[in-house]
Amino acid sequence: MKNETSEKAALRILKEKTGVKNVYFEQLYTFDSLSRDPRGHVLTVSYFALIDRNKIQLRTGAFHNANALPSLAFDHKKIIAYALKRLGYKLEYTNLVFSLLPEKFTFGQLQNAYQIILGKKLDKRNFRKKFMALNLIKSVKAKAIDTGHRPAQFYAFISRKPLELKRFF
Amino acid sequence: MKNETSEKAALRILKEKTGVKNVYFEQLYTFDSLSRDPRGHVLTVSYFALIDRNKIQLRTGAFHNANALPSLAFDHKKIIAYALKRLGYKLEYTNLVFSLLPEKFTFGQLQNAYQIILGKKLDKRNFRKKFMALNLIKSVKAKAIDTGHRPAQFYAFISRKPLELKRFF
DNA sequence: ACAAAAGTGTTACTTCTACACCCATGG
DNA sequence: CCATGGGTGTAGAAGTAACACTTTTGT
Repeated sequence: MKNETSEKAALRILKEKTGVKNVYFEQLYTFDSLSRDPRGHVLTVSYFALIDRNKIQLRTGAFHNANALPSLAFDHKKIIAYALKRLGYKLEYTNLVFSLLPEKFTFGQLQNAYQIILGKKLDKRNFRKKFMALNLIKSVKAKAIDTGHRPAQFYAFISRKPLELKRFF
Repeated sequence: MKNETSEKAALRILKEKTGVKNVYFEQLYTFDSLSRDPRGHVLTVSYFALIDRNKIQLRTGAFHNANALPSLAFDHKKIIAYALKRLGYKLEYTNLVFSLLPEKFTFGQLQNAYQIILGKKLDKRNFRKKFMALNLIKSVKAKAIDTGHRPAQFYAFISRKPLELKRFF
């Protein structure tokens, strides 16, 4: 690995473990302490990726709910807590939710993504109004596969490129 | 330097070059590319500090206006542009301006700090109202040293600890 | 007397919040 | 017919933005 940048290494490992590539990906924080690893002075450059869960084919490891993590090595818990906080901020001034959703999705799914990451319930009507005003999505036709209730309209992002917005939530 | 973390190194260098310590200080970004330095694979962990300019005693180097930088080695310009952007965001949801001001300061100085970093003029009356509503500062007595106009009231931050606020500007 | 920054309120406009009912479907 | 999430509007509150004149000082 002598000739591999930390970013390339992270992308390679992500691909190896999940089969995923071409996703939104961002450097998170560099952890650097003399004591955090018994092997001595280890420098950890951490990254996070945003992925629609359904695109992930786990080859190794397992899913964990970030709010109920098992005990982890070193200071990995701190790393994840920091990532979540940053992600919460990001969703408030970017269009990055698109990374977490399939091509075609319902307003329910969209609102749900926000609610999970922000950790709070949002008002259905207000959410729809506010999000619609951003002009990021268009309605599309798709087969309703839900069950037991009125089928939802589907939407898709007009552009799936990361974008910074004025203000969000 | 084998036994010094990047953070400690940054603080040490800051102290060596400016005589300053105990200031707000934050990791910025880790630059890691195989080509950015002719010496090979160099990993640069960058930090930024917020300092009242008057507290700085330059022992080496010089001040530069971030908007008119001389040509710099490697990708240092990118590093600084990124720092400024992050700083702009930060000032909008923290009380970190206090780092850039002396103990006692006027509303003019306060507003000026915001205007420089946000890169735009703000309305005097609206700024005062909004900032006052945050209850971060109290008025204090101090000798007016200005000249040629009505002397300003002085203020001081009630607490000089970093603090995250709901929303700012 | 003049120049220069300090200080101060009101109004129109925009945005945010809270809130309740009917709809379409599957079981 | 029941349960479930989908879909829709309005009104009051809060916040934002725009704006002009008087004050106090030094020269």
